[in-house]
Amino acid sequence: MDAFYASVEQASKPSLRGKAVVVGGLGPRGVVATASYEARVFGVHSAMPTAQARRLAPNAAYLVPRFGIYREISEQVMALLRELSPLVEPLSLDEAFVDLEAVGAAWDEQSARLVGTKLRADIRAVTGLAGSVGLAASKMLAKIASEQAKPDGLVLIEPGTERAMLGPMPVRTLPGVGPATGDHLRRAGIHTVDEIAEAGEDELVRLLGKAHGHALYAMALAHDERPVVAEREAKSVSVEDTYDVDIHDRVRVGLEVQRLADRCVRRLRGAGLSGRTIVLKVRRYDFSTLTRSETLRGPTDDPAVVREAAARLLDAVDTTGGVRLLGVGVSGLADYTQEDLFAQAAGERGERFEEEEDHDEPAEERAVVPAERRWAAGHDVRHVEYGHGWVQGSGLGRVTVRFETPESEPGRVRTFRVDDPGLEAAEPLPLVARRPGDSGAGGREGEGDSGVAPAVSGG
DNA sequence: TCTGGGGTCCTCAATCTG
DNA sequence: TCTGCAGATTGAGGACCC
Repeated sequence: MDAFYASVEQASKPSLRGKAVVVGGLGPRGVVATASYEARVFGVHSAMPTAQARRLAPNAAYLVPRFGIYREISEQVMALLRELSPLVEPLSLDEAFVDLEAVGAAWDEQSARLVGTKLRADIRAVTGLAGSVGLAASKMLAKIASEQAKPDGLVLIEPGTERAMLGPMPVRTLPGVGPATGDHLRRAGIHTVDEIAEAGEDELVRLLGKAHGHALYAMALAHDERPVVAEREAKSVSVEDTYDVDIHDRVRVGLEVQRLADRCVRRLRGAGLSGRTIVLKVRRYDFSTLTRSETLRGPTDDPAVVREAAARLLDAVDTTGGVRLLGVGVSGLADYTQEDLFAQAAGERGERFEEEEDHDEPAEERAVVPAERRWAAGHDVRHVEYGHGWVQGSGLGRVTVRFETPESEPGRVRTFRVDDPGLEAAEPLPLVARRPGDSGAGGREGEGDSGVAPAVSGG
């Protein structure tokens, strides 16, 4: 689903359909998560600093992500994919591989096209959104096909045509070739996939190292035997915050690290996991990033233990000059704890750790919430008199709301005081009205791309 | 103008273990 | 007991992806 978040927002908010929409962090250090196609015309794209996007597209709608509804819609789409085959490998909220061949869901070009076409129709019926489908004999090719299919299309790569198709493409087309590897290859005079194949495996290993060199050479020959793997287990859990302004105060840095450790453990416990290795991440004022880690004797999900390890790691880091980001992570995961016996003792130590929900907003910010955060742009609200709407903007003690729903005409805008008693936060509405008997909530997305691999056999 | 958040995998060097 | 070596583990950093 390319432009997934932006497409959900346009489907949710009739007044934004056909308009430039940018979803991402709206603070001074925010970046764009997704730009609608209308916004891309102005040169806005994901990973761009939001400040730069505002200069390029000052009249676009700037919204904060609503992960709850994205997740709901993602689950609806994944459920449709699982109806095709139990072998579904999600890559993110908006992308997944499906193995059609292993379960006989498709066996030739025609049957694969039929499956893909029906899937796109089903996605539209259930979510109201368009999805793109790439059909090919391997994951790499299905992924490339789905990129070509965007927006709102279906592309099938016929067996036997793969190398001819890949050959003239730029090296960056291949998954795993980012800016650094792309530069590396360019300096070696390698610009296209064909030139990777011509360079030979030994040369690529020399240039890029063993794993990357072998993998890239195989991909250039259109060889990709990686299976579709459903059920991947998480390897690490981490949380991090970038601060609007660098933190210089060492005491404050310490407190932030403790808070992040607590948040990380909350997530860890939420997933029923524990871990052995504690990682502290620090990005300094000059954007240089360092990590420090410590491996414990056994896995833990004890907040006090993680807090203490993170604090020890911080002791070894020079933060003079200020830090812009802090993060705490846990890896070496296990679904059990060796410290269960000590949990009670920890409780008796008077450990204060509430198993609260993992709020997006850090606890202390919820206490004194500025209007811009309490009424985040794009989030849902309900007014006693005017009904359901969404926050268009807030500040200076006022919040501006547009009253409309996915099913309505573009709505009217009204402004209230931020503490208006008639106004409250609301849950997102489904994009597609629920029919009697439906179980899931409705609605979601942009153009979904489902890499469907391998769809075609024999060739 | 600056450059998020949550992950994965790889590489390399140092250290530990048998 | 010392030495040499191989392999595993640990810690740090980098690249990449959505």
